Parts: sequence; structure tokens; C-alpha cells
Amino acid sequence: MSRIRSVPTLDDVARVAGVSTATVSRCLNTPHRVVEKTRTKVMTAVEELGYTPNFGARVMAAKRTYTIGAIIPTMENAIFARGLQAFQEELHSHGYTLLVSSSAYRPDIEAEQIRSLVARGADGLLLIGYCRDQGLYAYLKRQAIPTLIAWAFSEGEDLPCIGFDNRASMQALGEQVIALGHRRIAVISGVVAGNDRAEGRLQGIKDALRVHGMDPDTLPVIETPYEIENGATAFGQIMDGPVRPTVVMCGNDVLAAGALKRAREMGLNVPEDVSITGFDDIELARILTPPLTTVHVPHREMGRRAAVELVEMVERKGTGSSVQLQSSIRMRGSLAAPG
Amino acid sequence: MSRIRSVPTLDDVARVAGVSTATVSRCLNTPHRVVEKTRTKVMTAVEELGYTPNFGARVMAAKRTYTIGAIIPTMENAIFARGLQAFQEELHSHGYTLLVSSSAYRPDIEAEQIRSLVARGADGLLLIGYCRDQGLYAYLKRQAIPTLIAWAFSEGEDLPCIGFDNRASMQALGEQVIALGHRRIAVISGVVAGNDRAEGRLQGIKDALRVHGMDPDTLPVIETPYEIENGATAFGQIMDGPVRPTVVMCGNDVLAAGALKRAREMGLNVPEDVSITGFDDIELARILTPPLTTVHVPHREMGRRAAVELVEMVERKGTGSSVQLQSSIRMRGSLAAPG
DNA sequence: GATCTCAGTGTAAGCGCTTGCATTTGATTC
DNA sequence: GAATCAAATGCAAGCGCTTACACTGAGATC
Repeated sequence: MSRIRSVPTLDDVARVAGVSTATVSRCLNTPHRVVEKTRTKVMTAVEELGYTPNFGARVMAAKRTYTIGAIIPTMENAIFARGLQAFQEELHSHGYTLLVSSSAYRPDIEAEQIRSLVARGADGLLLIGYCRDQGLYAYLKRQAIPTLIAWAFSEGEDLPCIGFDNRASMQALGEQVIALGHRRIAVISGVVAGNDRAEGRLQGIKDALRVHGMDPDTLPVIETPYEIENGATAFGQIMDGPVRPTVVMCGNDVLAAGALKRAREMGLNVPEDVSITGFDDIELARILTPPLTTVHVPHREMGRRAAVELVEMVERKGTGSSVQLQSSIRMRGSLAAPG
Repeated sequence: MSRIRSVPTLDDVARVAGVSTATVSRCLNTPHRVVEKTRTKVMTAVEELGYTPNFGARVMAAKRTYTIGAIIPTMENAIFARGLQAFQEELHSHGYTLLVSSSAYRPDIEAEQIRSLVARGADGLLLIGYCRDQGLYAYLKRQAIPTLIAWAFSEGEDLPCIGFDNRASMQALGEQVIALGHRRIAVISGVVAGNDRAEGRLQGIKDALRVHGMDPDTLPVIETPYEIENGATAFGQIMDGPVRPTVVMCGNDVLAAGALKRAREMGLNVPEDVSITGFDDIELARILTPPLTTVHVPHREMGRRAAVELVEMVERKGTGSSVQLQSSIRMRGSLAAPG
């Protein structure tokens, strides 16, 4: 029946060990239910044949995969990479395997990836941010897949989440900036469409303005994709504009790094001529010259906690609860009172 | 038979559409073999039920998964993230899905992940570097999984690879350094054990010394894990040593960034007091102050080509051929003739 | 010594899908 | 209208595994 030298199956192992397939299966899954002597025999056969259980068959029969799926916008963004690494490590210690896909920020691809992971039998799912089609949420609900939203915190949503309040965090930074005496503020924001994190951060700055009686509608904002070079370009545009701001607040550290670079190229001193702030506190922030004032976010901690929470949801069939993490402002050399 | 409101199966779709399961299956896999009218009926039913094919069952029946697995040491390393993102994008355009796992540089975990991906029916595998247990290679061979090695180039290995010659690239940089007049050279290397890339880079520097009649055995080398902070610490140790080098060559940009940071903290000017070089040319390199002289590696290109090659191997059942990519030296402000 | 237990093992029924082969259908030809 | 044939569809056999249930036999109980 089996082709010569083909991949060994449970049957092969059973035959070699001289037991039934059920016993082999039990050796692999519930070893304590098999007597020592038999187990040794079986394990030897497994070893000898180089047997690996076929995952598909296993899933079909057992309905459990010990697999968690995660879909992130891109692996190229350090904050996701970092959080996900921690997520994976924690999952691993619980006996779960992580499968990662990236969507390149495209909702259609994300939907496809979600379906793919579900079809692969993921026991649970980690998604980034709330912003997505209602149909997808309905789909997840009907498939009854425990799903956790990370990198976002928002009350009153259907799915549990873990993250921090982007808006409030940025508002806090904005208020600091204003407290230092800045009045001419410009913003380089990440792309807001379909990205609740970027949107929240932008709104946070506007909130800060409002609190201090300034008009958020006159705030100059340039929106641009997550790339150092884009930050540089946007910064150039802003500084070549009619009214030079005293501070440029960026939606993330990568854009801020680009801004800083362009400032240097333009012969502007930071923070004497213009202050620059970021968001995320990636490693980069500390080694820039000058070091970047930014909002620190506990990415690793978030990844770890997300794993704990999701495993809990999967195993206890719980709905899961949302966790809010605290961010904090890191004051560094790139921000000072206006000169 | 089916529990109320459970996940819909092919049978459910067939029943609702009033056709056989075979027809539904064909609608999904070979639509041209089904007449328009039937297809519409079936697709409507699929839509209505929110049906997603069960992956495990599909694999079992069809023996093909259109899935490629990749195992990288860590997602936190920008070079892997970047290459992998390109890898995934290219795979996606060929209709394949990428599953990523990370091993945290631990061979045991890597072996486990390889088995896990194979068990999940990966049609092909992407691994980083050659350095691993022979048993694993034997296992892959017996499972007949097309495997491509990336981020490494070496002739005469069993498996095809795609990458560049770490050793020769670093040697080229080393010769440049020496040509500039440097004689007191120190090295901060990544951890060499089980990492052929780091090992090759270190050897490359020694080769350069040899070419210029210098003794590679007297080369001061500090080996330390991939972390900015470690680069800083190592740099401190080197500069506090008895003989200050005129140049510190680092095994990668991250270590170099740390070195640069510590240099600044120590009040040393780069490159006047000491030159620093890196390897990889990650984005970081360009925005450091001063910008880092480093070896540019086409990570995205490598990821893309790796995908093309691997798909070819999977579909044409070919053994695959190795591809050598060219690296190039990026001269920037952090390297100059000794002062 | 007969009866009862129960741990250890085997038997066999699926899990949801694909696909070779058999059958039906409907268009085409004579 | 009968005969022919290709296209469309249905039937049913697995794919490799888990697990409910049945069975076996050795020790415990009376």
C-alpha cells in the first residue's frame, strides 16, 4: 500500500512496534496511560522510523492544534517584531506554536490571512488594532475563535484587547510640549486611514491643544507612511512652509528619525532651532543624536501578557478581559523650550 | 449529525446547493470544470453559510498545502524582518502562504520548529545559515521537503542556498580599512558559535590582516550577543584596554550603533579619535551620527529571490540552485584614516 | 475459588476533504 | 429519432489520526 520509503505513518510505527495504532497514539499524547515497557517499544520504533505525526490528520481527529495565529501589518516595524517575539516566547512556554502572517497594512490581505489561519485550525488569534470590517468580526464569532486585539486599548468593544491608550499617551506628551512654551506646533502623522493607533495619536495632540485653549483645526499635519525617508521629506516640507513651527511632533519614532536627519541636513540644530518628538521608544530613539524625546510603550510586556491572556481564553473558554498597559514619557535631548 | 450552528462543512454546502460534495469541491478548486449555473448555486451557498474549507482535511486529501515555512533566529533582527517581508510578498504573489517561526538562536527550538512546520505540511522550508545538526538534514531529506538556505552562501553544500559571502565581504571591508592606514584594529563580533554568518565575518577580517602581512592571532576580539547595549559595553572594554585601536570593526550594525553611542558618552570623536564600521546596512546606519560605514546587503532582494527559487523547487521538483548575491561597501562618515 | 475491578490494550468509527471512476446529461451527427 | 460522444456530475474510497467502547487478564475481595 505505502510507497517505498515514503513518509512513515502511525500504522508503520504500530506495525514495527507490534502494537495497535491506538497505543502508539496514546504513547504520543497521554504517555501515562501506557505501561512503561510498551512505551519504550513504541518510542524506539518512532525513533527508528523518524516518524512525525501528520498535523492535518491530528487536527481533524482531535480538533485542537495548540497553534495561535497572529497577523501583523508588517514585520519591518520594530515594535511589532519586538512584541511578537515576546509573544512567541511566552506561547512556547505554554506549549503553543505561533504562526505569523503579515498583511502589509492591506485589509483584503488581512482578511485572507485570517481565514487562512482559521482554516489551519488556529486555536486563537492575535490581531492588531480594532479597525476592520464588521463582516470579519462576524466571521470570527461564528467560527468561535478566541481573538485578542493587541496594540490598542479601548473600552466597550466586543473583543478583549491589550494595549495602551494611544490618544491619551500622545495627549500627555502634547501637554508637556505646550507646557514648555511651544505654541507653533506641526505634526508628521502616520497614515490614519484604517489605523486606529495613528488616528488616536493625532487626536491626542489635538486634545492637548484644546486643553490649552488652542485651535486644533489650524494644526498643520502631514500624513505619510512609516518610512524614515518619508519623515525626512515631510519635515522638509514643514520647515520650508510659511510659518516655521518650534516643534514637530511625529506619530512614531521612525518618522521622527527621518525628521531629525533632514534637520541636520538643513543645518538646523535640534532642539535649539526646532524640537522633535517621537512615539514608541524603539531602540533607535536612544542612539539618535540628539536622543529622541518619545513615549515609551512596553512592547515586550504587551506581547507576553497577550500570550498569557490568549492561552487563558483558549483553555478556559473565557471571553477574556482587556488589559490596559501604561505608557510613559521619555524626556530626552530632542525636546526643549523654544529658543 | 452536525451540532447546531457548528462550523459549516463541505457537506452542508452540498446540501444547501443541492449538489454532491464532489461538485462543491470542484467549484472551489477547479472552477472551469463546473458549468456556470451550478457554480453560481454553489458559490451562493458558500457565501450564505460562511464556509471556509478545513485546511487539515484538505491537506490530508490533496497532499499539497501551498504553504512555505520559514524559521529565523529572531524577528527582532531588522535584517531578517526585512528579508522575510519581501519573501512573504513574493510568495503571496505565487499563491503561497508563509508561516514564520523563530528559534531565538536555540538549535533545539529550531529543530522543534522544523518538525512542526513539516508536520503542518509545509511544501517547502526556508532556513537561515548552514550551521545545524546533521540529523536534521537527514530528516529533511527523508521527508523530501525542498529546503533553501538563506543569508548564507557557500559552495559544495548539500542544500541550495541564497546569499552572499560573509567572509569575502568582510575581508573587502577589512582591506579598505587597512588601506586607509589603520594598523591597530579591534573587533566586536556577534556570537560565533552556531552562527556561520558571524563566524565568516570574523574570519574575513583575519583574512584581510593576513593579506597585508599582519598576524591575525593578535587581533583583539570581543564576542557578544546582538544588542545595542552589548556593543556599547564591548566598546568600553576595548577602549579602556592597554592599547587603544584606531578602528573598531563590528560584526553588525547594531553592535556598531552601541559602540558609537559609547564613544560619544566617552567623549571620543568618531572618526577623528577612533573609526567604527558595521555590517548589514540596516536603515539605522544612515541616520546615526556620524553615518556608519558598513557593508550593504540586499536583504529585500534576497528575500524575493529566495521565494522565487523555493517556489520553483516545490513546483518543478527541482533540487534548486544556489544564488550568490553581491554585497558592497558603503563608505560613510564613521571611517577615516587614523588621526 | 468465584466474582469483581480496573489498568492496559485493541477495534473501528469517524474527522472533512479530494479524486478516480462510473454514470448521467445534453448537444451533435447521421 | 437513434446513435454517438464529450462534458458535467455523482459515488465512494481513502488520507492519517484520535477516541469511545469493547475486551483481556491480573490482582483484590469475599
